[in-house]
Parts: sequence; C-alpha cells; structure tokens
Amino acid sequence: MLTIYNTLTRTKQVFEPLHEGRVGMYVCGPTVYGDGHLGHARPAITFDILFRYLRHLGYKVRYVRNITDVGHLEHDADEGEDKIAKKARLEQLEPMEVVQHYLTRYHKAMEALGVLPPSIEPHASGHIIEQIEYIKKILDAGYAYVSEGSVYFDVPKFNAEHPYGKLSGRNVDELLATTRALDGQSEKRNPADFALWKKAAPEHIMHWPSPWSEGFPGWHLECSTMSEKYLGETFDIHGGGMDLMFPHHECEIAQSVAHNGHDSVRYWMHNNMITINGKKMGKSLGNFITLDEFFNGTHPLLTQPYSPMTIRFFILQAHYRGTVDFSNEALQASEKALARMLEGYRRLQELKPSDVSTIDVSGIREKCYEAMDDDLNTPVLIAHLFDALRLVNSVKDGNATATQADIDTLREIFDTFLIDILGIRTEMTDGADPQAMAPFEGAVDLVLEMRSKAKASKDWATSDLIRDRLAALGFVVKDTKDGAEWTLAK
RNA sequence: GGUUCCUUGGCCGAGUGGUUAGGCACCGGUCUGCAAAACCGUUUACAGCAGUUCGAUUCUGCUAGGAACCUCCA
Repeated sequence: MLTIYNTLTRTKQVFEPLHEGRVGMYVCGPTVYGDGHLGHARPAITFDILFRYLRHLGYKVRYVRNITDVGHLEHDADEGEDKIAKKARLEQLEPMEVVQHYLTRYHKAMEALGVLPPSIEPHASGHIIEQIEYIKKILDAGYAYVSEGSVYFDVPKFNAEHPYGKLSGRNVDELLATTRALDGQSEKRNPADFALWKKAAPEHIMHWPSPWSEGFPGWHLECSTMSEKYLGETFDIHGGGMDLMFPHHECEIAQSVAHNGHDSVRYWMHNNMITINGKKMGKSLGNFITLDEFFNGTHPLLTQPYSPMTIRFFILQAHYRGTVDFSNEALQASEKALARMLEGYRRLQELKPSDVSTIDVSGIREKCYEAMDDDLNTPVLIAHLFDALRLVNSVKDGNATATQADIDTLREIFDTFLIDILGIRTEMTDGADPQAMAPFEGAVDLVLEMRSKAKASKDWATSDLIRDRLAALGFVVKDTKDGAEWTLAK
C-alpha cells in the first residue's frame, strides 16, 4: 500500500486516488530562461520515480509538468519586467527564441537523465486566455481588485475566511502586521497581496491584451489555471521543490479556493534541495553547476565529468525529502556503486541454473515494494538491490547455486525495480545499435581469444601486452573461470 | 527578527525505543601466472548536557553548530 508524505498534513498518508485506477499529478516545471542545473534534476527525477511507480502499480496517470515561459516578475517588482523578456533583450533575441533554445536543452538533459516526458507539458504563454478568465472569476468572487491596470489578490480578505498559510505553516496575520508599515506607497492595498495580472511597462516586450491593461499574468496563476484545465477542479498530487511552498504553492491554494470555493490538491509533495558546501544550489546564489557542465566535467568545482546516470543514481541514493550535499567524493562513490550494479545486472543475464539453490531469494521483492511504498524510499530500495546483487555475484562466481526459478525471480526484480522504476539505463538497454556493434564485439572477442591462446602456452608477455593495450583503448579485461570477459570503461 | 527543519562511523546516506541498512574508502583473506574484478570477513556511529524509561541513536528539555523559507528560485 503506497503511502506518501503530505506536506499539508505533515504526515505520511495512504495514497488513494480520487478516481479509481486513475491519478492526476501536477509538478512545477522549470522557468526556461537559463540552462538546467542539478537543482532542476531533483524534482524531475523525484516525480519521475513517482510517475513510474504509479504506472507500475497499474494506475493510468496523467502527469502535467508546466513550462514557465512568461510571468515571473523580476526581483525589483516595480519595474514589472518579466524574467524572460529581460534575458531576451540582454541577448538580443526574441523571447520565444530564448524559450525555445533553453527548452530544447532542458529536454535533452532530461532525456539523458532518464526522465520520462510528462503526459502534458503546457506552456504558460499558451494559456493567457484561460488565465484571464480565471482572474475574472476571482474578481467576481470578490477576492481581487484592480489597481492602475494591474489585478491583485486580496490576501487579508481571503485570509479572513480561509486560512492563508496552512501549507507552509505561516501565520499571515503576523506577516501582515509586521510588513504593513514598510511599504505604503505600493499600488497594492497590502504588501502580502500578490499580482494576478500585471500592467506591462512600455519597454516590456511580452504582453497581451486584457480587460485591465496590456500586460501579463502574475507568476502564481499559470499553475492554478493549467492544473485545473488538464486535471480538473480537484486532483490527486501536486509536487514541486520545497522552496516553492511559500509563496508559490500557498498562492495557488488561495487562487484555487477563491476560484472554485474549495481546495484542489489532495496530496502536496515537496522535494528537498541540493546543497553545495552546505548551501542551497541555485541561480540566485551563483553557486550552481549546470547539467551540461556535469556531463562534460567543465565546471571548476568538478574534478571529472559525471554521466547522467551517475547523477540520477546519486540523487536516488538519498531520500527525496532530505537535502543532499554535492561533492566530488560523493559523486565518485555513486559512480562506482552504479558501475558495480550495472555489471551485476549484466552478469545476472549470464547466470547458469543449477538443480538446487543455495541462495534465498524469497522476500526480496516484497522488501523492495515495502521500500517504495514507504514514501518512495529509494535509498532503502537500492540497499535491497545491493543485497540481491551479492547473491547474483555469489552464483556467478560459483560460490553459490541457483535454480532457474530463482534466477528468473532475480531477473524480474532487477528489471522491475532497477530498470522500470528507478529508471536506470544499462548499456544493454541503452547503448548503440546492436547490429552495428556486432562486428566490433567480434573483433574484441577475437583478440581475447588470441590472448587466451598465449596464456595457454604461458606466453605472459603477449598476454599482458594484449591486456595493457586494450586497457589503453578503454577496455577492462577480466579473467574469470569461464574465460576472459571485457567491458568498456565508463 | 518570524516560521520550519537538520546534526549518524574517514566520506555519502537509511533507519529504529532493546535486533547487520546500503554505497564508497580502508584493512585481512579466497581466487589469479601477475593484476583487475568478484566473493568472504573485520574495523570506525548515532553533536553535547540533563530528563522520561528496565533500556534511547530513536521520546522530552536545554546548549552548540548548520540549513531552508519569509524576495525570483527546483
């Protein structure tokens, strides 16, 4: 029985979908005005795991992950300039060209990380009309007001009837009282109010007509609007990074309640941050490393490149609700661990059955499900897989035997949990075209055959020469009881 | 300042009121022509202080250190 930690109730709850057999989930996606970094990989991978697991459990899942290509205000809100537009002018590009550029790169990075595409990936800019309609309804309900061409959500009024701050545990009365004196000149009635529609400054290049002004939607609105459009007024799961809890998700709740009269999200899930030297990795702190830099090893903090699968495995070796601290040492540990796991998976395919088993594979599958059911405890799942791996290696090395049935069980466990659910790609499921690889593999096998002949005649010089030369070319040669094996390093 | 959270062995990172997490590294052994790999085994823990308890790393309080959010942020 799947349990997930609901931020709203601060407890683990048994997951029961609103509609039997179907799950609707919405996750806050990236703002595409720059390259993705490790911090973007975390929610993508976390909710990819959830997506995969829900589907494995037999649910029909509609997974919506938005693309923010408009609407986030700049830090200095008075200028009302949209992040995308600012970057566009900086680079002398059309806003949509910037969006397309970074979105393509984002998709490429996600694919490399083994993140499945969501069911729907709606763009904020493609839902301006819906957002305007959404604002109208909030205005009609009396929870917003127009001020100088902009529309603001009336937080104090809303808070008088509904708890604003229940997700993040914030006491808004206090918040309002302490900040009120500081900012009296704003066109907002209260500093806690947030924009639903923002009038565009003359130099602002992304704007749309509306009943209130030529402008653009506020930065919280797209998620409320698009989640409702694609998942309905009430849906199962809403995910995102912990840093979005306040104000973003709090505002979403307020908007939805003002719009529909009730909450829309049943389970709120938040992944924790990735830190670097104990500090959050993020755009604003300038301490982030882009995913491409990880893949290429080009950032000064990196001592080597790390493959996308290493990064995925690294992230999955920690629970999604805990922070995970980046370091070369930790990444290298994950790289080696993953290599051993994949090697074990490969060996598993070659296991030869015996009449009797000296290993006990019972209960492994159940333990794996238990780990996943416990709020997606991937580190524990991985620990179980390593335990199973030990069995595989014992059999492979002839220190234990397994029946065909036990081998099948092990294969099924690895295929289910390592490949399907954790989404780890192996060389076998990944790699190059097998057809094209065949001659190449044959040639290496031939060389190794010659080496084994040299070994048979105790010609160690030739034997070692072949091994060393192959090593220099990037091959790892292993001598086993059944003859030599080879793999490509990395 | 307000709110919330964290502190596990050399490093990363789970978990629990009494029972081996796991990975990486290290050490010893098996195997091997040598090496690598693999396997087996061993060692290094629960920030500090006080309390509750038969018993606390796990609960409570305090202290120290750190983090996130309160402003765009995954």
